[in-house]
Amino acid sequence: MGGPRFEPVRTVRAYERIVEQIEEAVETGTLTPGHRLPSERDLMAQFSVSRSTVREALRVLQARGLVRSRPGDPNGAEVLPFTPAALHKSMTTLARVDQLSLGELVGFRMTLDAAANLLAARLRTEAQLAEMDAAISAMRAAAGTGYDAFSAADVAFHDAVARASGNKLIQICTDVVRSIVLNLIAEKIAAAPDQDGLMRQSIRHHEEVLAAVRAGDGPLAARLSRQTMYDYYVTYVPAPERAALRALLD
Amino acid sequence: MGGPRFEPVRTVRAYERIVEQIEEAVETGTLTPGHRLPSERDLMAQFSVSRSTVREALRVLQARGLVRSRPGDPNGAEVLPFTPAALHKSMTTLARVDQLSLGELVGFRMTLDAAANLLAARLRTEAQLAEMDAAISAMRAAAGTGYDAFSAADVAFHDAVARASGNKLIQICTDVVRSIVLNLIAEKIAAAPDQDGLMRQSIRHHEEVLAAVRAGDGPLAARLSRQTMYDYYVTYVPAPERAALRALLD
DNA sequence: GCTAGTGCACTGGTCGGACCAGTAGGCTAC
DNA sequence: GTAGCCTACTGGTCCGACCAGTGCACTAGC
Repeated sequence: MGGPRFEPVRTVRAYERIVEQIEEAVETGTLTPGHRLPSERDLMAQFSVSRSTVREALRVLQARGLVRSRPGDPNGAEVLPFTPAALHKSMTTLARVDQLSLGELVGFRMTLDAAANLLAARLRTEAQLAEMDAAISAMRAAAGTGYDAFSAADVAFHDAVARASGNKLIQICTDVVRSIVLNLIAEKIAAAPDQDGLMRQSIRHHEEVLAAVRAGDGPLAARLSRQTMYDYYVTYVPAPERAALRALLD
Repeated sequence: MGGPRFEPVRTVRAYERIVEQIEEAVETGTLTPGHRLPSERDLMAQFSVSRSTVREALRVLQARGLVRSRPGDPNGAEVLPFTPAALHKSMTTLARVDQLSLGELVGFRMTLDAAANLLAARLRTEAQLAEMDAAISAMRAAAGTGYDAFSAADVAFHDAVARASGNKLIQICTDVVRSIVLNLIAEKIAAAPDQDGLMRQSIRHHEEVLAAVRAGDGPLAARLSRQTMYDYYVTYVPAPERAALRALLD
């Protein structure tokens, strides 16, 4: 034994090195949203690689939602503000490939939405309460005109609560999962009987949740929000999965 | 008015069309993990595009974690089983560029971990209880030998609980966020005074949680798990953020 | 006979050059 | 002064080439 200890080497593709460097610059703030990257032809000079390699790196960065390029733009690729688009994409893939069930998705939302309400009840500002109020008013106004407007107002309410929770991670994850759930069952909801009744019930539930948030009663708000979501989605969840959702209710 | 209603057109890059087609095949199960894609030169013939275009598409698919290619492989790119790697990547990016605070991350974990315990208390099998038991034993055995082994056993416990919850989304998200949190504060934990005491306390807490899960008392298990995580991380969380974490405890 | 070694045919990674459609901004002609 | 064109770029796509790595069939040696 003895002798120098060698470490296994990992061959690193050229485009990966480029991705790493630009990613690093974005994450450390050297490159901020709005900044433009040099043109591909400049980048190939700076990195001493061919344009193909530069482009593969840009494709990866684009897939991760960090930059965007537009043909003909005299400036180079644009550094984007972070959006959960990439998160959304990978979670959607997860849902499809890994066969996430509606029950799992709804259970996840119930959990995070309840936490958001719990936190919002303590941290909400008056302005945020006004936003929630406005969202419920919009729900009321939209109840007659159709499901789309109603759903949009509903989303606005939950988003206001999530923002008031002060936890961006909760906000983004609820947003992502909500859109996946809505995509999954949009047509089922549209075909549901007694839509008016469902909407009226949903509005009443939201009012109760808001009252609890306004009163600062976090645990109550959390419990009510879980119940609201359960009632709203349970009919679309296969029976065997409902037990797990009910377990979340207490 | 009148006349045909035209829709705005979106120019779609060639490589995006390829990505869509292959992605579709993977998500619908036409291509399952282990399957090999045709070689790049075959793909350029099938899609009637150049190899550069094929390669850009493959780069995107690879960035999304759907395929992997290896130089020299006589078969083409390999379709991968879904891993949360892409999810992990985008969430890490989110944490860095959006400046997610440790408090937000810990709060998120407390919420999901508690939900996992709540569900696991009802749904756990004997085998899963045995796994949790083994993990705690490993924690006990590792308590003297160092932080790394202890942390690994701790992770194993939480993962066993998450799996027992029957909610893959919770499982994956807790896993991703946990690794981000551990990366953030690994050095701080290693430098903490009285590590032995912290480990012993942590083991005791985990035993209590497991007892509640075994007894089927979900709410108790949830409450204890929240408290355990709070106690374990609170010293690393800046004081202003602690109030939000405490709000999650009740 | 079987095994160990050697080519070969293929792979993906990279390069360089080329063309096209699009864009922005300066320039020209009115 | 303004409307329109022109030009110099951009990114998207294509082509052809070379290289280093891989797996497999084939061959030389036991």
